[in-house]
Amino acid sequence: MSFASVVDVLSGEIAVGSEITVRGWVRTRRDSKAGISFINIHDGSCFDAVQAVVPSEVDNYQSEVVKLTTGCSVAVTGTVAESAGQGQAFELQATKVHVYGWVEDPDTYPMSPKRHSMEYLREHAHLRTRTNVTGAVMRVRNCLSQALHRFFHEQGYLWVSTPIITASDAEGAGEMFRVSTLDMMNIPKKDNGQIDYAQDFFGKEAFLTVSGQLNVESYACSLSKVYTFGPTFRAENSNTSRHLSEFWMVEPEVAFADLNDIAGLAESMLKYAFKAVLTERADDMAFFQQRIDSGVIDRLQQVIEQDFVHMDYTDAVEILQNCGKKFEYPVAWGTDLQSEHERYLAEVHVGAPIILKNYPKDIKAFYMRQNDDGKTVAAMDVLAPGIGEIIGGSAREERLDVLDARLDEMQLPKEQYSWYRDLRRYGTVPHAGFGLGFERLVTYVTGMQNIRDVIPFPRAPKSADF
RNA sequence: UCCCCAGUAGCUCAGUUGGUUAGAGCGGUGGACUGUUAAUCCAUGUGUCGUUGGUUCGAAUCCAACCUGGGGAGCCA
Repeated sequence: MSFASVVDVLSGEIAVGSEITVRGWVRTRRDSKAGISFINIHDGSCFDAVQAVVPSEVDNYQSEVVKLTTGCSVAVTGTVAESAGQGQAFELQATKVHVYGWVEDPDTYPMSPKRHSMEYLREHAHLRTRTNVTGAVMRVRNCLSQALHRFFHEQGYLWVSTPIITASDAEGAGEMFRVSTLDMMNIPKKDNGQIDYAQDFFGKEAFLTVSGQLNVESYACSLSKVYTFGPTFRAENSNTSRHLSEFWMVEPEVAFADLNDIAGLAESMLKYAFKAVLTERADDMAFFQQRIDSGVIDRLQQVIEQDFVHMDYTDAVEILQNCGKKFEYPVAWGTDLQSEHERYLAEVHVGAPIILKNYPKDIKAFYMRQNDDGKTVAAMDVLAPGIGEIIGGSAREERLDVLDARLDEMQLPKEQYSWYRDLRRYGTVPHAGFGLGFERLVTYVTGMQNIRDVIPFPRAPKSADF
Protein backbone atom coordinates (compact mmCIF):
# COMPACT_ATOMS: atom_id res chain seq x y z
CA MET A 1 0.00 0.00 0.00
CA SER A 2 1.32 3.42 -0.93
CA PHE A 3 0.20 7.03 -0.97
CA ALA A 4 -1.03 8.58 -4.18
CA SER A 5 -2.13 12.00 -5.35
CA VAL A 6 -5.57 12.53 -6.79
CA VAL A 7 -4.04 13.35 -10.15
CA ASP A 8 -2.26 9.99 -10.25
CA VAL A 9 -5.54 8.16 -9.78
CA LEU A 10 -7.58 10.21 -12.25
CA SER A 11 -4.94 10.23 -14.98
CA GLY A 12 -4.86 6.45 -15.02
CA GLU A 13 -1.22 6.44 -14.06
CA ILE A 14 -1.93 3.92 -11.32
CA ALA A 15 -2.95 0.47 -12.52
CA VAL A 16 -6.49 -0.64 -11.86
CA GLY A 17 -6.47 -3.01 -8.91
CA SER A 18 -3.62 -1.27 -7.07
CA GLU A 19 -4.16 -0.63 -3.40
CA ILE A 20 -3.37 2.96 -2.46
CA THR A 21 -4.16 5.69 0.04
CA VAL A 22 -5.35 9.13 -1.04
CA ARG A 23 -5.16 11.99 1.45
CA GLY A 24 -7.02 15.24 1.15
CA TRP A 25 -10.13 17.23 2.00
CA VAL A 26 -13.76 16.28 1.49
CA ARG A 27 -15.54 18.38 -1.12
CA THR A 28 -18.92 16.62 -1.00
CA ARG A 29 -20.44 13.46 0.43
CA ARG A 30 -23.47 11.66 -1.00
CA ASP A 31 -25.06 8.66 0.69
CA SER A 32 -26.90 5.87 -1.00
CA LYS A 33 -29.28 3.84 1.08
CA ALA A 34 -28.11 0.85 -0.90
CA GLY A 35 -25.35 0.99 1.66
CA ILE A 36 -22.59 3.06 0.16
CA SER A 37 -21.38 6.62 0.37
CA PHE A 38 -19.62 8.63 -2.29
CA ILE A 39 -16.96 11.00 -1.03
CA ASN A 40 -15.25 13.46 -3.34
CA ILE A 41 -11.73 14.24 -2.18
CA HIS A 42 -9.47 17.00 -3.46
CA ASP A 43 -5.79 17.49 -2.68
CA GLY A 44 -4.79 20.30 -5.02
CA SER A 45 -2.88 18.07 -7.42
CA CYS A 46 -5.36 18.73 -10.20
CA PHE A 47 -8.69 20.43 -10.78
CA ASP A 48 -10.94 17.42 -10.22
CA ALA A 49 -11.63 15.56 -7.02
CA VAL A 50 -11.42 11.80 -6.85
CA GLN A 51 -14.53 9.85 -5.91
CA ALA A 52 -14.12 7.34 -3.12
CA VAL A 53 -16.85 4.71 -2.96
CA VAL A 54 -17.23 3.70 0.67
CA PRO A 55 -19.28 0.57 1.47
CA SER A 56 -21.14 0.37 4.78
CA GLU A 57 -18.95 -2.57 5.77
CA VAL A 58 -16.14 -0.15 6.60
CA ASP A 59 -15.58 -0.19 10.39
CA ASN A 60 -16.37 3.44 11.11
CA TYR A 61 -19.12 3.80 8.48
CA GLN A 62 -21.96 4.70 10.84
CA SER A 63 -19.82 6.39 13.47
CA GLU A 64 -17.76 8.59 11.15
CA VAL A 65 -18.13 8.20 7.38
CA VAL A 66 -21.77 9.28 7.16
CA LYS A 67 -20.93 12.28 9.35
CA LEU A 68 -18.23 13.64 7.05
CA THR A 69 -18.95 17.13 5.80
CA THR A 70 -17.31 19.52 3.34
CA GLY A 71 -13.83 20.46 4.52
CA CYS A 72 -13.04 17.40 6.67
CA SER A 73 -9.55 16.01 6.15
CA VAL A 74 -9.24 12.29 5.47
CA ALA A 75 -7.07 9.44 4.29
CA VAL A 76 -8.93 6.88 2.22
CA THR A 77 -7.36 3.51 1.48
CA GLY A 78 -8.71 1.28 -1.25
CA THR A 79 -8.24 -0.14 -4.70
CA VAL A 80 -8.21 1.87 -7.90
CA ALA A 81 -11.11 0.83 -10.13
CA GLU A 82 -12.74 1.81 -13.38
CA SER A 83 -15.77 3.83 -12.39
CA ALA A 84 -19.20 2.24 -12.66
CA GLY A 85 -20.80 5.67 -12.73
CA GLN A 86 -20.74 8.62 -15.10
CA GLY A 87 -18.43 11.55 -14.66
CA GLN A 88 -15.05 9.97 -14.02
CA ALA A 89 -12.97 7.21 -15.55
CA PHE A 90 -11.43 6.01 -12.31
CA GLU A 91 -12.44 5.94 -8.68
CA LEU A 92 -11.34 4.48 -5.40
CA GLN A 93 -13.13 1.46 -3.89
CA ALA A 94 -12.52 2.21 -0.23
CA THR A 95 -11.66 -0.33 2.43
CA LYS A 96 -10.59 2.10 5.13
CA VAL A 97 -11.35 5.72 5.97
CA HIS A 98 -9.26 7.64 8.48
CA VAL A 99 -10.44 11.07 9.60
CA TYR A 100 -7.64 13.51 10.40
CA GLY A 101 -9.79 16.49 11.29
CA TRP A 102 -13.47 17.33 11.58
CA VAL A 103 -15.18 20.58 10.67
CA GLU A 104 -16.30 22.07 13.99
CA ASP A 105 -19.63 23.43 12.85
CA PRO A 106 -20.71 22.59 9.27
CA ASP A 107 -23.31 25.34 9.40
CA THR A 108 -20.72 28.08 9.79
CA TYR A 109 -17.84 26.50 7.85
CA PRO A 110 -17.03 29.43 5.57
CA MET A 111 -16.43 27.31 2.45
CA SER A 112 -19.84 25.65 2.23
CA PRO A 113 -20.52 23.82 -1.03
CA LYS A 114 -22.31 26.68 -2.72
CA ARG A 115 -21.44 29.63 -4.91
CA HIS A 116 -19.54 32.34 -3.07
CA SER A 117 -18.74 35.83 -4.28
CA MET A 118 -15.11 36.63 -4.97
CA GLU A 119 -15.31 39.37 -2.33
CA TYR A 120 -16.42 36.86 0.26
CA LEU A 121 -13.63 34.46 -0.66
CA ARG A 122 -11.11 37.29 -0.36
CA GLU A 123 -12.25 37.93 3.19
CA HIS A 124 -11.51 34.27 3.96
CA ALA A 125 -8.18 34.15 2.16
CA HIS A 126 -6.89 31.36 4.42
CA LEU A 127 -9.75 29.03 3.47
CA ARG A 128 -10.45 30.07 -0.11
CA THR A 129 -7.49 27.85 -0.96
CA ARG A 130 -9.97 24.97 -0.65
CA THR A 131 -12.17 26.24 -3.49
CA ASN A 132 -12.14 25.25 -7.14
CA VAL A 133 -11.40 28.74 -8.33
CA THR A 134 -8.48 29.51 -6.04
CA GLY A 135 -6.96 26.08 -6.60
CA ALA A 136 -7.18 26.57 -10.35
CA VAL A 137 -5.69 30.06 -10.16
CA MET A 138 -2.76 28.86 -8.08
CA ARG A 139 -1.96 25.95 -10.36
CA VAL A 140 -2.04 28.24 -13.39
CA ARG A 141 0.05 30.80 -11.52
CA ASN A 142 2.61 28.15 -10.72
CA CYS A 143 2.59 26.92 -14.30
CA LEU A 144 3.23 30.44 -15.61
CA SER A 145 5.99 30.99 -13.11
CA GLN A 146 7.75 27.75 -14.03
CA ALA A 147 7.26 28.42 -17.75
CA LEU A 148 8.85 31.86 -17.51
CA HIS A 149 11.88 30.52 -15.68
CA ARG A 150 12.13 27.70 -18.22
CA PHE A 151 11.85 30.13 -21.13
CA PHE A 152 14.68 32.31 -19.89
CA HIS A 153 16.79 29.34 -18.92
CA GLU A 154 16.44 27.81 -22.40
CA GLN A 155 17.42 31.15 -23.93
CA GLY A 156 20.57 31.36 -21.84
CA TYR A 157 19.44 33.99 -19.34
CA LEU A 158 20.69 34.12 -15.75
CA TRP A 159 18.21 34.66 -12.95
CA VAL A 160 19.60 37.45 -10.77
CA SER A 161 18.01 38.06 -7.38
CA THR A 162 18.13 41.82 -6.94
CA PRO A 163 17.73 43.27 -3.45
CA ILE A 164 14.36 43.93 -1.90
CA ILE A 165 15.72 46.62 0.40
CA THR A 166 17.16 49.65 -1.31
CA ALA A 167 18.76 52.81 0.00
CA SER A 168 18.04 54.69 -3.17
CA ASP A 169 14.93 56.82 -2.88
CA ALA A 170 15.29 57.90 -6.46
CA GLU A 171 14.22 54.86 -8.43
CA GLY A 172 11.46 57.06 -9.66
CA ALA A 173 8.70 54.51 -10.10
CA GLY A 174 6.36 55.56 -7.36
CA GLU A 175 5.87 55.95 -3.62
CA MET A 176 8.00 53.65 -1.48
CA PHE A 177 7.57 51.83 1.82
CA ARG A 178 10.09 52.90 4.44
CA VAL A 179 12.27 50.25 6.09
CA SER A 180 13.42 51.33 9.54
CA THR A 181 14.21 49.96 12.99
CA LEU A 182 13.98 53.37 14.65
CA ASP A 183 11.71 53.55 17.69
CA MET A 184 8.69 55.37 16.34
CA MET A 185 7.84 56.63 19.83
CA ASN A 186 11.30 58.13 20.22
CA ILE A 187 12.74 59.12 16.86
CA PRO A 188 16.32 60.48 17.03
CA LYS A 189 16.61 64.01 15.70
CA LYS A 190 19.52 66.09 14.49
CA ASP A 191 20.21 69.59 15.80
CA ASN A 192 18.19 71.11 13.01
CA GLY A 193 15.18 69.03 13.99
CA GLN A 194 15.36 66.59 11.09
CA ILE A 195 15.29 62.86 11.64
CA ASP A 196 18.76 61.43 12.18
CA TYR A 197 18.80 58.48 9.83
CA ALA A 198 22.49 57.91 10.61
CA GLN A 199 21.18 56.11 13.70
CA ASP A 200 18.88 53.89 11.67
CA PHE A 201 19.71 50.28 10.83
CA PHE A 202 21.40 50.97 7.51
CA GLY A 203 22.83 54.31 8.57
CA LYS A 204 20.65 56.04 6.00
CA GLU A 205 17.11 56.02 4.77
CA ALA A 206 16.01 52.67 3.36
CA PHE A 207 12.98 51.49 1.44
CA LEU A 208 11.40 48.45 -0.17
CA THR A 209 12.28 48.29 -3.84
CA VAL A 210 9.89 49.47 -6.53
CA SER A 211 11.91 47.77 -9.28
CA GLY A 212 14.98 45.62 -9.68
CA GLN A 213 15.80 47.24 -12.99
CA LEU A 214 18.62 49.61 -12.02
CA ASN A 215 20.39 46.87 -10.11
CA VAL A 216 19.93 44.26 -12.78
CA GLU A 217 21.32 46.59 -15.44
CA SER A 218 24.64 46.23 -13.68
CA TYR A 219 24.50 42.47 -14.18
CA ALA A 220 23.34 42.79 -17.78
CA CYS A 221 26.44 44.90 -18.42
CA SER A 222 28.67 41.94 -17.67
CA LEU A 223 26.62 38.74 -17.86
CA SER A 224 24.76 39.92 -20.97
CA LYS A 225 21.40 38.20 -20.59
CA VAL A 226 19.77 38.35 -17.15
CA TYR A 227 16.37 38.68 -15.52
CA THR A 228 14.87 39.27 -12.11
CA PHE A 229 11.76 37.59 -10.79
CA GLY A 230 10.76 38.71 -7.36
CA PRO A 231 8.49 40.80 -5.19
CA THR A 232 8.10 44.52 -5.72
CA PHE A 233 6.44 47.13 -3.52
CA ARG A 234 4.51 50.27 -4.26
CA ALA A 235 3.07 52.48 -1.54
CA GLU A 236 0.71 54.16 -3.98
CA ASN A 237 -2.82 54.64 -2.73
CA SER A 238 -4.18 52.72 -5.69
CA ASN A 239 -7.62 51.20 -5.23
CA THR A 240 -8.29 49.31 -8.41
CA SER A 241 -8.77 45.77 -9.64
CA ARG A 242 -5.32 45.79 -11.28
CA HIS A 243 -3.02 47.20 -8.58
CA LEU A 244 -1.39 45.61 -5.56
CA SER A 245 0.93 47.10 -2.94
CA GLU A 246 3.04 43.96 -3.12
CA PHE A 247 3.33 42.17 -6.43
CA TRP A 248 5.80 40.11 -8.43
CA MET A 249 7.65 41.36 -11.43
CA VAL A 250 9.70 39.69 -14.16
CA GLU A 251 12.39 42.02 -15.52
CA PRO A 252 14.70 40.78 -18.28
CA GLU A 253 17.62 43.04 -19.13
CA VAL A 254 19.67 42.37 -22.26
CA ALA A 255 23.06 43.78 -23.27
CA PHE A 256 23.61 44.72 -26.92
CA ALA A 257 19.82 44.77 -27.43
CA ASP A 258 17.63 47.54 -28.79
CA LEU A 259 13.92 48.25 -28.46
CA ASN A 260 12.87 45.89 -31.24
CA ASP A 261 14.92 43.10 -29.71
CA ILE A 262 13.09 43.25 -26.40
CA ALA A 263 9.73 43.74 -28.10
CA GLY A 264 10.42 40.44 -29.83
CA LEU A 265 11.55 38.94 -26.55
CA ALA A 266 8.32 40.02 -24.85
CA GLU A 267 6.28 38.47 -27.64
CA SER A 268 8.04 35.12 -27.65
CA MET A 269 8.03 35.02 -23.84
CA LEU A 270 4.27 35.55 -23.64
CA LYS A 271 3.58 32.99 -26.37
CA TYR A 272 5.79 30.44 -24.64
CA ALA A 273 3.97 30.95 -21.34
CA PHE A 274 0.51 30.77 -22.92
CA LYS A 275 1.37 27.54 -24.72
CA ALA A 276 2.62 26.03 -21.49
CA VAL A 277 -0.63 26.87 -19.69
CA LEU A 278 -2.85 25.53 -22.45
CA THR A 279 -1.02 22.21 -22.58
CA GLU A 280 -0.10 21.73 -18.91
CA ARG A 281 -3.23 23.10 -17.20
CA ALA A 282 -5.97 22.17 -19.62
CA ASP A 283 -8.20 21.09 -16.73
CA ASP A 284 -7.99 24.43 -14.94
CA MET A 285 -8.33 26.41 -18.17
CA ALA A 286 -11.49 24.49 -19.04
CA PHE A 287 -12.89 25.61 -15.70
CA PHE A 288 -12.02 29.27 -16.34
CA GLN A 289 -13.58 29.01 -19.78
CA GLN A 290 -16.77 27.53 -18.32
CA ARG A 291 -17.22 29.61 -15.19
CA ILE A 292 -15.11 32.76 -15.32
CA ASP A 293 -14.60 33.99 -18.89
CA SER A 294 -16.07 32.12 -21.84
CA GLY A 295 -13.53 33.52 -24.31
CA VAL A 296 -10.37 32.91 -22.38
CA ILE A 297 -8.96 29.88 -24.21
CA ASP A 298 -9.68 31.24 -27.70
CA ARG A 299 -8.01 34.49 -26.73
CA LEU A 300 -4.80 32.78 -25.66
CA GLN A 301 -4.88 30.59 -28.75
CA GLN A 302 -5.16 33.65 -30.97
CA VAL A 303 -2.31 35.43 -29.24
CA ILE A 304 -0.13 32.37 -29.78
CA GLU A 305 -0.96 32.18 -33.48
CA GLN A 306 -0.83 35.85 -34.49
CA ASP A 307 2.09 38.23 -34.76
CA PHE A 308 1.87 41.07 -32.28
CA VAL A 309 0.88 44.41 -33.76
CA HIS A 310 3.58 47.06 -33.34
CA MET A 311 2.63 50.72 -33.44
CA ASP A 312 4.42 53.99 -32.81
CA TYR A 313 2.93 56.28 -30.20
CA THR A 314 2.71 58.99 -32.85
CA ASP A 315 0.64 56.74 -35.13
CA ALA A 316 -1.55 55.65 -32.22
CA VAL A 317 -2.36 59.29 -31.45
CA GLU A 318 -3.36 59.79 -35.07
CA ILE A 319 -5.58 56.69 -35.06
CA LEU A 320 -7.29 57.80 -31.86
CA GLN A 321 -7.86 61.30 -33.19
CA ASN A 322 -9.37 60.01 -36.44
CA CYS A 323 -11.31 57.00 -35.16
CA GLY A 324 -14.52 58.96 -34.73
CA LYS A 325 -15.02 57.78 -31.17
CA LYS A 326 -15.70 60.41 -28.55
CA PHE A 327 -13.33 60.12 -25.59
CA GLU A 328 -13.77 61.69 -22.19
CA TYR A 329 -10.19 62.93 -22.34
CA PRO A 330 -8.85 64.50 -25.52
CA VAL A 331 -5.97 62.85 -27.38
CA ALA A 332 -2.98 65.06 -28.03
CA TRP A 333 0.60 64.31 -28.98
CA GLY A 334 2.83 64.74 -25.94
CA THR A 335 0.34 63.65 -23.30
CA ASP A 336 0.11 60.22 -21.77
CA LEU A 337 -2.60 57.96 -23.14
CA GLN A 338 -5.58 57.52 -20.82
CA SER A 339 -7.05 54.14 -19.89
CA GLU A 340 -9.88 54.64 -22.37
CA HIS A 341 -7.38 55.30 -25.16
CA GLU A 342 -5.31 52.23 -24.39
CA ARG A 343 -8.46 50.15 -24.16
CA TYR A 344 -9.67 51.37 -27.53
CA LEU A 345 -6.39 50.46 -29.17
CA ALA A 346 -6.10 46.99 -27.62
CA GLU A 347 -9.78 46.02 -27.49
CA VAL A 348 -11.37 47.70 -30.50
CA HIS A 349 -8.69 48.68 -32.97
CA VAL A 350 -6.60 45.51 -32.73
CA GLY A 351 -8.58 43.10 -30.54
CA ALA A 352 -5.36 41.58 -29.23
CA PRO A 353 -2.24 42.63 -27.32
CA ILE A 354 -0.52 45.59 -28.97
CA ILE A 355 3.01 46.94 -28.60
CA LEU A 356 3.17 50.73 -28.47
CA LYS A 357 6.61 52.23 -29.03
CA ASN A 358 8.56 55.49 -29.05
CA TYR A 359 6.77 57.71 -26.56
CA PRO A 360 7.44 61.44 -26.03
CA LYS A 361 10.45 61.75 -23.74
CA ASP A 362 8.74 64.15 -21.35
CA ILE A 363 6.26 61.57 -20.10
CA LYS A 364 8.83 58.81 -19.57
CA ALA A 365 11.62 57.97 -17.13
CA PHE A 366 15.11 59.50 -17.19
CA TYR A 367 16.91 56.26 -18.09
CA MET A 368 15.09 55.66 -21.38
CA ARG A 369 17.19 56.02 -24.53
CA GLN A 370 16.59 59.16 -26.56
CA ASN A 371 15.74 58.70 -30.21
CA ASP A 372 17.44 60.72 -32.96
CA ASP A 373 14.35 62.90 -33.44
CA GLY A 374 15.11 64.56 -30.09
CA LYS A 375 11.48 64.29 -29.08
CA THR A 376 10.87 60.64 -28.28
CA VAL A 377 12.48 57.84 -26.31
CA ALA A 378 12.81 54.15 -27.18
CA ALA A 379 10.11 52.99 -24.78
CA MET A 380 7.44 50.37 -25.27
CA ASP A 381 4.27 49.26 -23.52
CA VAL A 382 2.48 46.00 -24.19
CA LEU A 383 -1.23 46.65 -23.75
CA ALA A 384 -3.57 43.73 -23.19
CA PRO A 385 -7.32 43.86 -23.81
CA GLY A 386 -9.22 44.16 -20.55
CA ILE A 387 -6.18 44.86 -18.43
CA GLY A 388 -4.17 47.62 -20.01
CA GLU A 389 -0.44 47.82 -19.50
CA ILE A 390 0.95 44.38 -18.82
CA ILE A 391 4.57 45.11 -19.80
CA GLY A 392 6.55 48.33 -19.79
CA GLY A 393 10.09 48.55 -21.09
CA SER A 394 12.69 50.53 -22.95
CA ALA A 395 16.16 50.74 -24.38
CA ARG A 396 18.36 52.29 -21.68
CA GLU A 397 20.38 55.42 -22.28
CA GLU A 398 23.95 54.14 -22.55
CA ARG A 399 25.56 57.46 -23.59
CA LEU A 400 26.85 59.19 -20.47
CA ASP A 401 26.59 62.72 -21.86
CA VAL A 402 22.99 62.20 -22.93
CA LEU A 403 22.10 60.56 -19.61
CA ASP A 404 23.67 63.40 -17.63
CA ALA A 405 21.84 65.99 -19.68
CA ARG A 406 18.61 64.17 -18.96
CA LEU A 407 19.33 63.98 -15.21
CA ASP A 408 19.98 67.71 -15.19
CA GLU A 409 16.86 68.41 -17.20
CA MET A 410 14.73 66.45 -14.72
CA GLN A 411 16.63 67.94 -11.77
CA LEU A 412 17.69 64.55 -10.43
CA PRO A 413 20.76 64.46 -8.14
CA LYS A 414 23.71 62.92 -10.01
CA GLU A 415 25.44 61.83 -6.76
CA GLN A 416 22.64 59.36 -6.10
CA TYR A 417 23.20 57.76 -9.48
CA SER A 418 26.97 57.53 -9.31
CA TRP A 419 27.10 53.74 -9.57
CA TYR A 420 24.49 53.79 -12.33
CA ARG A 421 26.58 56.37 -14.21
CA ASP A 422 29.69 54.20 -13.72
CA LEU A 423 28.08 51.57 -15.95
CA ARG A 424 28.23 54.21 -18.71
CA ARG A 425 31.77 55.33 -17.83
CA TYR A 426 33.37 51.90 -17.99
CA GLY A 427 32.73 49.91 -21.14
CA THR A 428 29.18 51.03 -21.75
CA VAL A 429 27.00 49.05 -24.16
CA PRO A 430 23.55 49.52 -25.63
CA HIS A 431 21.05 47.51 -23.60
CA ALA A 432 17.34 47.21 -23.08
CA GLY A 433 14.80 45.50 -20.86
CA PHE A 434 11.23 45.43 -19.67
CA GLY A 435 9.09 44.69 -16.63
CA LEU A 436 6.19 42.25 -16.69
CA GLY A 437 3.59 42.53 -13.94
CA PHE A 438 3.28 38.87 -13.04
CA GLU A 439 -0.17 39.11 -11.42
CA ARG A 440 -1.46 41.06 -14.41
CA LEU A 441 -0.30 38.17 -16.56
CA VAL A 442 -2.12 35.67 -14.33
CA THR A 443 -5.22 37.85 -14.50
CA TYR A 444 -5.09 37.91 -18.29
CA VAL A 445 -4.48 34.17 -18.62
CA THR A 446 -7.23 33.09 -16.22
CA GLY A 447 -9.81 35.71 -17.17
CA MET A 448 -10.17 36.66 -13.50
CA GLN A 449 -11.57 40.13 -12.94
CA ASN A 450 -9.61 41.24 -9.90
CA ILE A 451 -5.85 41.05 -9.38
CA ARG A 452 -6.42 40.44 -5.66
CA ASP A 453 -7.73 36.99 -6.53
CA VAL A 454 -4.62 35.79 -8.36
CA ILE A 455 -2.08 36.26 -5.54
CA PRO A 456 -2.21 34.09 -2.39
CA PHE A 457 -2.59 36.88 0.17
CA PRO A 458 -3.17 40.24 -1.48
CA ARG A 459 -1.72 43.41 0.01
CA ALA A 460 -3.44 46.66 -0.89
CA PRO A 461 -4.18 49.98 0.84
CA LYS A 462 -5.98 49.28 4.14
CA SER A 463 -5.65 45.60 3.46
CA ALA A 464 -2.89 43.40 4.88
CA ASP A 465 -4.79 40.71 6.77
CA PHE A 466 -3.61 37.14 7.00
C1' U B 1 -6.74 60.40 -3.38
C1' C B 2 -11.44 61.67 -6.35
C1' C B 3 -16.55 60.19 -8.36
C1' C B 4 -20.62 56.59 -8.06
C1' C B 5 -22.96 52.28 -5.61
C1' A B 6 -23.62 48.91 -1.57
C1' G B 7 -23.51 46.99 3.71
C1' U B 8 -30.54 42.94 6.27
C1' A B 9 -29.90 35.02 8.46
C1' G B 10 -23.67 30.81 7.55
C1' C B 11 -23.85 32.73 2.00
C1' U B 12 -26.55 35.53 -2.21
C1' C B 13 -30.25 38.92 -2.07
C1' A B 14 -35.64 40.92 -1.57
C1' G B 15 -38.14 44.29 1.70
C1' U B 16 -38.99 49.33 4.11
C1' U B 17 -43.51 56.28 1.02
C1' G B 18 -40.97 55.69 9.55
C1' G B 19 -45.54 52.27 13.02
C1' U B 20 -47.32 45.81 16.24
C1' U B 21 -44.82 39.21 15.05
C1' A B 22 -38.30 40.63 9.35
C1' G B 23 -38.70 37.36 3.86
C1' A B 24 -36.87 33.96 -0.22
C1' G B 25 -33.26 30.85 -2.43
C1' C B 26 -28.86 28.33 -1.36
C1' G B 27 -26.01 26.14 2.59
C1' G B 28 -26.63 23.34 7.50
C1' U B 29 -29.60 19.71 10.21
C1' G B 30 -33.41 15.44 10.20
C1' G B 31 -35.97 12.15 6.94
C1' A B 32 -37.33 9.77 1.95
C1' C B 33 -35.09 7.99 -2.49
C1' U B 34 -31.05 6.84 -5.55
C1' G B 35 -23.95 3.97 -8.55
C1' U B 36 -24.52 8.98 -6.63
C1' U B 37 -21.62 13.22 -8.63
C1' A B 38 -23.77 21.53 -8.30
C1' A B 39 -28.27 14.94 -7.19
C1' U B 40 -33.66 15.10 -6.29
C1' C B 41 -38.05 15.39 -2.88
C1' C B 42 -40.22 16.49 2.18
C1' A B 43 -39.46 18.84 6.90
C1' U B 44 -36.73 22.33 9.91
C1' G B 45 -33.90 26.44 12.56
C1' U B 46 -31.56 31.09 12.16
C1' G B 47 -31.16 37.81 12.55
C1' U B 48 -27.39 43.71 18.14
C1' C B 49 -31.04 45.00 9.53
C1' G B 50 -22.11 47.98 9.10
C1' U B 51 -20.65 51.55 13.51
C1' U B 52 -21.57 56.06 16.20
C1' G B 53 -24.49 60.18 16.82
C1' G B 54 -28.92 63.11 15.44
C1' U B 55 -34.30 64.09 14.05
C1' U B 56 -38.94 61.75 15.99
C1' C B 57 -44.02 59.69 20.47
C1' G B 58 -41.55 55.79 17.59
C1' A B 59 -35.74 54.45 13.17
C1' A B 60 -33.57 48.53 9.98
C1' U B 61 -36.26 52.58 7.11
C1' C B 62 -34.91 59.81 7.32
C1' C B 63 -30.16 62.91 8.23
C1' A B 64 -24.72 63.31 9.37
C1' A B 65 -19.98 61.40 10.19
C1' C B 66 -17.05 57.23 10.14
C1' C B 67 -15.70 52.07 8.82
C1' U B 68 -15.66 48.17 5.21
C1' G B 69 -16.51 46.26 0.33
C1' G B 70 -17.50 46.86 -5.07
C1' G B 71 -17.27 49.66 -9.93
C1' G B 72 -14.80 53.70 -12.45
C1' A B 73 -10.63 57.49 -12.59
C1' G B 74 -5.55 58.89 -11.45
C1' C B 75 -0.66 56.60 -10.44
C1' C B 76 1.60 52.36 -12.63
C1' A B 77 3.25 46.56 -13.62
